[in-house]
Amino acid sequence: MKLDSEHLEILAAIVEQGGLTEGAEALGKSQPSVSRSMALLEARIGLPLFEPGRRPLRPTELGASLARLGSRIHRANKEASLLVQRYRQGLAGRLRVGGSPIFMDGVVASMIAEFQSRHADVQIDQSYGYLNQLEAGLRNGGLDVAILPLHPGQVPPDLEFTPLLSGNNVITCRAGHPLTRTRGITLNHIAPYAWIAPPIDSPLYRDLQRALKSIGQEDFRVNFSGGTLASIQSVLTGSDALTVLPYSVVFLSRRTIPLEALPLKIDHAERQLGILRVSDRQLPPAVRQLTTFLLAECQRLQARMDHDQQITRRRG
Amino acid sequence: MKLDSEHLEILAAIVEQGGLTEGAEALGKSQPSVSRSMALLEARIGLPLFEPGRRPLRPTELGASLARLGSRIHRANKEASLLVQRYRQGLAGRLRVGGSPIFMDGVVASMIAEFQSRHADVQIDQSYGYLNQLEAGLRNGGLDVAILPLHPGQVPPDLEFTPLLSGNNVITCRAGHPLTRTRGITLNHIAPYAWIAPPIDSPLYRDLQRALKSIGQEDFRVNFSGGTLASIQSVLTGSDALTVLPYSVVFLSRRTIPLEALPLKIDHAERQLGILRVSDRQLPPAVRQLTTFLLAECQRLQARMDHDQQITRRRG
DNA sequence: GAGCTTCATAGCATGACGCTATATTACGGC
DNA sequence: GCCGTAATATAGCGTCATGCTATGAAGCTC
Repeated sequence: MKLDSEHLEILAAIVEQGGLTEGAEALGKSQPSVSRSMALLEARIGLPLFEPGRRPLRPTELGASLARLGSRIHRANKEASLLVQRYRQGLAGRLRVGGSPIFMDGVVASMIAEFQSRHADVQIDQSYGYLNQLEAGLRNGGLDVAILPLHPGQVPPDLEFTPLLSGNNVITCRAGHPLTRTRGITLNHIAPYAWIAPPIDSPLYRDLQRALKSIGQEDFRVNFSGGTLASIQSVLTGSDALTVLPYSVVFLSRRTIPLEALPLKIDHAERQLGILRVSDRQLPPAVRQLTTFLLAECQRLQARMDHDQQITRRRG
Repeated sequence: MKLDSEHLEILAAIVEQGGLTEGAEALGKSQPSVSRSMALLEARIGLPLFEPGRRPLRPTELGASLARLGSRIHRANKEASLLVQRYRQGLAGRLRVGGSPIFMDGVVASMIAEFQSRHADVQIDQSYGYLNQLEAGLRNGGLDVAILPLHPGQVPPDLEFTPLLSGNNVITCRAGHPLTRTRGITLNHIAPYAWIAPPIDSPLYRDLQRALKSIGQEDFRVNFSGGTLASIQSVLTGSDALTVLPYSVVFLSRRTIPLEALPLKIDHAERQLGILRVSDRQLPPAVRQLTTFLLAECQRLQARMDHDQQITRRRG
């Protein structure tokens, strides 16, 4: 025979409060209501839960034992309510973010760190991938959101894209690179240097091709490729090699790594770094929290980058 | 906002069974019923518990977390049902038995030991007292049952008395006592010996007085008094002192302690050892179990005593 | 895409639970 | 031992959750 958990919780309240009336009050119910609940419970188990003829109602041995279990149930139930509440506020839950490697490493990861310091109970599973993989992940539920640079026209109809940052690329080299002291850089100045390339299947690699083609350099020498941002940064700072990176990545990397963006205009796809998600699916609150947070952070970052570029332009 | 524990348990069942239909089956409910319960729960918390558009229903992160809590609730609830069941069968609970010291020590304790070996989860609180105390204990709920020798006419109207054993007393001495070799014992034979007396306020003390008076010995010498059965037994076996004890106590003591009952008829109150309890109060099942058990044990004991006395009589 | 499985919805009956008002019963003080 | 007070139980009524069967809708599998 199954007992009603609610009844056990009520019993626990009565025993803990030392009386039916107080118990009812603690539960926010009327006294007759809990009285009847206890009568029902007693009738079902067929045994007395309270000593008969005692006015501040006192539990029997069985009543006390059941009250302990009721208390356990109450705690679990309360924990459930709390979990829902925290989940609703985006303070709890698991969150699966996928994104293109360079952006994730160079821009998003530090923001996620900041986010997590505020939302300690949100567990974040980060993964890497390009458009196709990320789309698949979003559709099959393996990802909550994807973060990647995308052309507005590229967005599939069942997905929704929220831009975060402009996605313009720049030619990057180490600080103190000979080219940083060169005024009016041309193709001729660049030609001698070797290139660091991202993985061949990455959009960034195609960006690199396109950028170099746009400045007339069809054919280029690659002496390092395939690494993640950390490797690219290391090779970049340890050599005179050049590469193409999103400006935002360079901008943020400069806080800790001596990099420079060359003031050479290159063609770049009209892409924007942004958040891609399934449009009709209701996102977990933690995800909404994160997207809101990233949006705000990126707006600040964009403002700082714009400000910085104005100064650079004025100086340059 | 409070969640329905029942809903959480249902959720747990669904998640554990890997589907709504299986969950419903495991719970012994119809599929539509649990479906609606989950719809209600989802509506209340305002967040999805299951991945949308998945046919073997799969929980979301939140759903899975709540299911874990539901499982905890389920375990506690099941434990409660089990407790009730065992309690109802008299296999669990606490049981407070009070009784007159000599009987409790000499007869009841060993039976209780036997009872407890069969009902391991029954906790027994034993206490000692005479009629007045025991009555009070029964009435104020401090005792479940009392075990004592009582005259049928002495039973108060609100209490109920179930006889267990005849309460006749005998004069007792150590085995090998000079009197045991004496035929046709008279007052003169007994006169020289000192007496061991129970506590002065005990009915047994009055029995002793009465018994001795009935054989003409108004005035007797007490050289030990106030001890419990264990002490009385020790003094008895270590000296030639005499005492008056219920025959049942002597009978059972003989299994381990060398005592003899003198074949001297003495007057004794028409009392019977029995169980006293409040007549209108429903007793915990464990108590009923114990009383039934004691009844059976005492019947067997009575039969053995009767048998033994026939033999003794034939021999004597 | 056919067929099967799985889940959701509809409709109805029953029972539990909420409340207020009121009766009953134990406790404490004199 | 009685009385006032406090604590609990009962009565009566409306609402909502839950049980069921029958049936519709949507995924999954091959």
